[in-house]
Amino acid sequence: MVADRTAPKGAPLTGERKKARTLVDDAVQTIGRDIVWGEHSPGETLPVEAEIAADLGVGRNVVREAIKILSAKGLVRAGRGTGMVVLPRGEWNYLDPDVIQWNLDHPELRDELIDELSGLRAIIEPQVAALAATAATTVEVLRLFEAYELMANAPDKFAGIEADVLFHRRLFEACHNKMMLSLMRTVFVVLRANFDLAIEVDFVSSRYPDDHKLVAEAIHDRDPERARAIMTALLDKNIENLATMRRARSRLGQAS
Amino acid sequence: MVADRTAPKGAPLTGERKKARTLVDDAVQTIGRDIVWGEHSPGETLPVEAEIAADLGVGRNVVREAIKILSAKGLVRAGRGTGMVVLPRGEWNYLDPDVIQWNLDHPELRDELIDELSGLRAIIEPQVAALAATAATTVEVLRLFEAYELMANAPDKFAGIEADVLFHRRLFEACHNKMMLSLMRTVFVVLRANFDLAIEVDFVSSRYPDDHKLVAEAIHDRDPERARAIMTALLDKNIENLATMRRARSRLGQAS
DNA sequence: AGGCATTTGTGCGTATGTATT
DNA sequence: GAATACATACGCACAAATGCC
Repeated sequence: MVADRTAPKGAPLTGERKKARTLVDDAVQTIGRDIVWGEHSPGETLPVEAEIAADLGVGRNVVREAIKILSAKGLVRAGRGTGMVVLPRGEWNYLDPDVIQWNLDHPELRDELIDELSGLRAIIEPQVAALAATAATTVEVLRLFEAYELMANAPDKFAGIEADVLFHRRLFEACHNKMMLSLMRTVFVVLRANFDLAIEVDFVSSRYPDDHKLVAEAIHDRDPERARAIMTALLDKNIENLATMRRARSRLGQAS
Repeated sequence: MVADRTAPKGAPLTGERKKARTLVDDAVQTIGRDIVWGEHSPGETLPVEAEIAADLGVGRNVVREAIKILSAKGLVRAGRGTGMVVLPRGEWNYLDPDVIQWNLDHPELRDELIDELSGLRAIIEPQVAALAATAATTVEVLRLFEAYELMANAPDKFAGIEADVLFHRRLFEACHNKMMLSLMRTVFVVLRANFDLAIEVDFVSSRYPDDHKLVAEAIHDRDPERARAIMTALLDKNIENLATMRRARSRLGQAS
């Protein structure tokens, strides 16, 4: 079984997902989530196209195109006569925002993935800050301060979060490296997940405008080592707060 | 036009590409390469499905499934009625091995991408080495030395390159981080591209078994800072040799 | 080894949403 | 604003390849 896909086209879809743009997108989400959640283990073969199509109430072509997308994400490999086999987790593209999101959506996979993504941030972002200190243009430095001002003067927590994300986005952009931009999109998935958790437990001081200002100043002063050190400290605080927020969530009795 | 795809179904395809497993895979390569190479600029809409299908001598379904894969790589977005538009380069997934390979295959895009990927390595791998110094198991450390031995005692340059790649692979695996494993696959594309260039210009000392040994020893001693420093030095040498190899290639009169 | 059932690969017709006249 | 042209979205039928008996 491929999960209980109900929700025909006219249904309200109350809260489950905002809008399923096409049947293929919806099938990608359903099948992909089932795989990531372990409904189909690596090495197993998925049900045949026709069966999945019948389960989802769509045509076989929708399933095929969804599988093609999932194969691009490294989750499955299809072969004529051999069926569609789930690849081992090591082959999955864990940098793909969808794959990450499907992990975050699972209550048991979520925390481990956030830890690993926090580890990724700890590896990447200090170097990003250091690189920005040498590569950023004057305009980009100003834009960093601008984002900081937005963060410091945010009227509410949501605006503060947006400004926070904006700050980090501009930091990555200052690297002038295409691969860093792609990595940024991956990092932002967990960044927003952290914010969601912060909002859930009402943890207001999960942002550090002062540290952000210090990072911007270090970059303005063209001091890579200082930028790296401050960013490292900022991420360390982030990890600490993550533990605090998790304890708060536990006390709330983890709801859905 | 989408390039001169001939090769009907029965044709031998002698050498053009090693194996075109399916028509969809072939279409992905053709269309993807055309987009990356600038045959279709960002913002433009691709020819309609039927036209591409006719150009490639395939059915529309093949084109559709290829487009789905390319959309998963962030190159295009398809919309009913709006056509298939090429997304701006900033949206492309530059961590995808195919996207990287298409860049490497273009003589003018190649060098810039190698530079950026070398920059990515410079950001990632020193931290990977440092992380491995704290996270690697005893067995993994032994495996690192084993890879070094293979590299030092390689009977020919090809075996040495394989051992070199193996060393870095085991380094990444010692991080115990799924995202790092995905990043590794990206990094390896350019690693092998560097080796191809080294072979092309017969640059034999492009590997540094001694430095690799020092990295392994630092990890064995659980000394993250030393591991990071040596890896940084190793990558610096790599970048220097890259410049040397490019000059050698220029002297050879850059052939195809 | 050969035939057969099964499964994905491929081609084309129809439905539906989008933009333009 | 409604009709219309057009492009993708979707579904069905056939072909080819793999594995099993």
